[in-house]
Amino acid sequence: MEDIIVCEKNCNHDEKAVCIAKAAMLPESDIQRLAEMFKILGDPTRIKILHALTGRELCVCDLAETIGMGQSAISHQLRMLKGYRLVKYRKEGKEVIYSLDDAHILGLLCMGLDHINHS
Amino acid sequence: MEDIIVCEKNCNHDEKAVCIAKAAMLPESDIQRLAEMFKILGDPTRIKILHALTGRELCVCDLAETIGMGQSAISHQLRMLKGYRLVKYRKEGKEVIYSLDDAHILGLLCMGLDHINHS
DNA sequence: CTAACGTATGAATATATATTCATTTGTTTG
DNA sequence: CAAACAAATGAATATATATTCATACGTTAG
Repeated sequence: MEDIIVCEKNCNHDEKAVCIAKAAMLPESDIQRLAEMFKILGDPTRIKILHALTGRELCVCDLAETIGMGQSAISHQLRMLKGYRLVKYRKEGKEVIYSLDDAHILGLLCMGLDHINHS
Repeated sequence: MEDIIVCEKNCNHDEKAVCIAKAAMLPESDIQRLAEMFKILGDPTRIKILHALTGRELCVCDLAETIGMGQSAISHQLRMLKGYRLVKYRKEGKEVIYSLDDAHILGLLCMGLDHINHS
């Protein structure tokens, strides 16, 4: 149940529209987290990484080779993906082998694919 | 059916891993469009706009008032959302009234909300 | 122990992005 | 027609972002 926020300032047009819209607003924290999450998916390199890791695990250098980018760039992005718990890793000798941590996010990726293919 | 791409350069480790991963790669154009789409959702202001427009239509200045930002900022973002066919508009006198164009994208928004709430 | 390898990281750079400000356009009203 | 209002726009600014380069760290092999 949300609190009803009342307009402090009257708008020129339909006051109610703004009041209702304001009352329906999501909490700022939700907005921020939502945007943050989509922003992570909003980068080609990160999508490539996540997609490359679906159904298989890969070390950093194989990821770089697969995607066709420098090791450093991949490593930087993995750091970010790790921070958001989208990938996890295990060490094996010198290698660090990454895999998906959050399978849930794949649902979003697939839905996104559906979307771009149906329009 | 996708063509199988064969590694030109042998990697030091498991050659097959890279070959398979490469073969499974999405086309670059799909990647770009996916990232583009998520990037649009990856901004708090745009999420606020899209959310404010769910179930109601609003003119630019009411949107600005609702969201608590300048008219110009909102207008710039609407331009972008319009470009990606996420919002549409109709003119009524001096006002330009925006509404959602692509209901499909709301599914993504909701899924995103689910995601941040279940983790 | 030293060299080689895989990875991580910080700094630097280039680029993209969002917002503000000032101004313009278009419409309505007095 | 002039004034008022809503919206759009371009330029400027501030900020965020991705990538590269150089280097450091940790592990393994010789």
